[in-house]
Amino acid sequence: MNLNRRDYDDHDHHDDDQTGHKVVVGEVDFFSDQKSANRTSSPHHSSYHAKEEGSPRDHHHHPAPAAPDSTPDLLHVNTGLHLLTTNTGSDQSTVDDSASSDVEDKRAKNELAALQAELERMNAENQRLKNMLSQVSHDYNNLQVHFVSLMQQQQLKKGESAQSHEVIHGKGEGRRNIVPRQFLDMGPSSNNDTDEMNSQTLSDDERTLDGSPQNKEGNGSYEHGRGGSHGREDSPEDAEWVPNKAPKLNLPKGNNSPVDQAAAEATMRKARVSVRARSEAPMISDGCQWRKYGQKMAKGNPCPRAYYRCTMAVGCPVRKQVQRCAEDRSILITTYEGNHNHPLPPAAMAMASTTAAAASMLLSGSMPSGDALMNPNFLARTILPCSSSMATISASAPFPTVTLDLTHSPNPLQLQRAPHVPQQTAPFQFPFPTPNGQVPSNFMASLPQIFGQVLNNTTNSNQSKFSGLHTSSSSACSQGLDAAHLQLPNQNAAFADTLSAATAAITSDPNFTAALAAAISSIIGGGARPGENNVANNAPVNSPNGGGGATSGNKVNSSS
DNA sequence: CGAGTTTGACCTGCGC
DNA sequence: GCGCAGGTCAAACTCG
Repeated sequence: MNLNRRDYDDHDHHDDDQTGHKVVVGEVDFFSDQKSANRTSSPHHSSYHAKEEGSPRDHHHHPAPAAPDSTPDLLHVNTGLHLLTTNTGSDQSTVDDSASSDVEDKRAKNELAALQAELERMNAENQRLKNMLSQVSHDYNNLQVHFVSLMQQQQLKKGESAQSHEVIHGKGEGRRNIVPRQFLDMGPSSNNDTDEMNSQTLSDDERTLDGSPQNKEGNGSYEHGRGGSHGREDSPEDAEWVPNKAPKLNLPKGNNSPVDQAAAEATMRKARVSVRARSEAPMISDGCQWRKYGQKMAKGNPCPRAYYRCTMAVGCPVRKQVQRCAEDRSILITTYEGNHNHPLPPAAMAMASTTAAAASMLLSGSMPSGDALMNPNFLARTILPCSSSMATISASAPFPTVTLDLTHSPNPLQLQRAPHVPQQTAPFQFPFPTPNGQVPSNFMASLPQIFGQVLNNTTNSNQSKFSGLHTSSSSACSQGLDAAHLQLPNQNAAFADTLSAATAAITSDPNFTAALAAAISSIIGGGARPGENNVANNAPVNSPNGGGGATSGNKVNSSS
């Protein structure tokens, strides 16, 4: 008997030790599985015991079958335990018939009961977290929609009264209104494109809401007139993607909203979300399908830059650039532009949402003046709320860019290697262990939430910052979701404050980080594990891998 | 054979 | 005006 117990304990310890970092992960998966799959899997059990020691035993005695039963609720759990004890008893009978076993049994029962209770509590807590997170994300999405509509209304109002004003602040006005919509819109395009796009008759609202125009790419007119900026502008697609023109913010016509808006739109289209992450893989999985359409050597970086466009729908304006960091080639820099004009799979939706949210942040950060975005000096460098090191906004670049730096050292739960922390320590880091050291497609999925939180909190700077996130078991989630507070645009100060608060909250509470990671992970769909998103990335980028050599540098090599 | 990639050429914007 | 750099195109090529 004693031997048995000892074995258990030892075993438990081993489990704990061995699983160490993965504990949380296991926990996450475990619960997510519970929710979605009715807890059909048991393997994750052991992980749950970073804190709980009961399960291991459970696990030990009832490998697979018992696990499912034990998780659902108290009753089930107890049942499992009973079974366990019963089994133990049977074991005893086979090993030892002494009466002392009764005492042992009782003790074991009590112990198990206690552990079970704890397990239940954890379950409940986890469930609450999950619910809260799902609610938050849901509310966030609603907010996005609401925000869009508000912006539209606002624009309509301003459009009427601010014409003259726009002569002076034209760029800003139009931009301000459009931007958000532009990026927040992620719904499927209606394909109404029609060349009216070109004409301002098509309001920005329509344009954005309808989705980006279906370009005639299908007809091979990617570029109606190659080279001609006209062609590009005219083409629907170009309405979404106006490459070289973006920097030109000075619209010739002070004339009107339409034009200004168009310009603004184009400008905002240029807003980018850049993700820096360590990855040996040629390209991170983001749930979308991409087709490589070009590669170039960029100055100052021996690694070629690959250009991809989204191929999930004809005419989708979304593009991305993939390049390895010159300083550290283990870092993959993926830059996204534009928003999808088609439905997206959950995984892809995550990235799209992130882009939208990030873009929104860009907008909000630039707000005091509509021209802020245009003025590199003004918005030279704004720190985002998420984390001083995780995300930054930079307008000094040709295009306003939000950079998410996921390359920081791992938190305690994370197994990534070599920290290499570019600038500072990261208070909030990618919390999930990555299978192959690859960048977590599921992290992509979590980004929207993160941004969402940031945005939400930004709108409620006066309230307990980050309380929504921090008070996991409270109903705090509802705070900050009031549509009435949707004045995203503004307060850099608020952003900064929120940043500090968030940082503090997260850094000061490792458990929270773990919990958040778990919750996010579960939300992500418990499944976004490797391969799930891969549907998307058929096209590995060979070159960006660092082999600067093998590739072409058009300009570089060509002497044309 | 079709889809995707490679890569030289081309276009545009910008700085000098 | 010229050269540079970023971005894109599309013919040629590769692969399943």
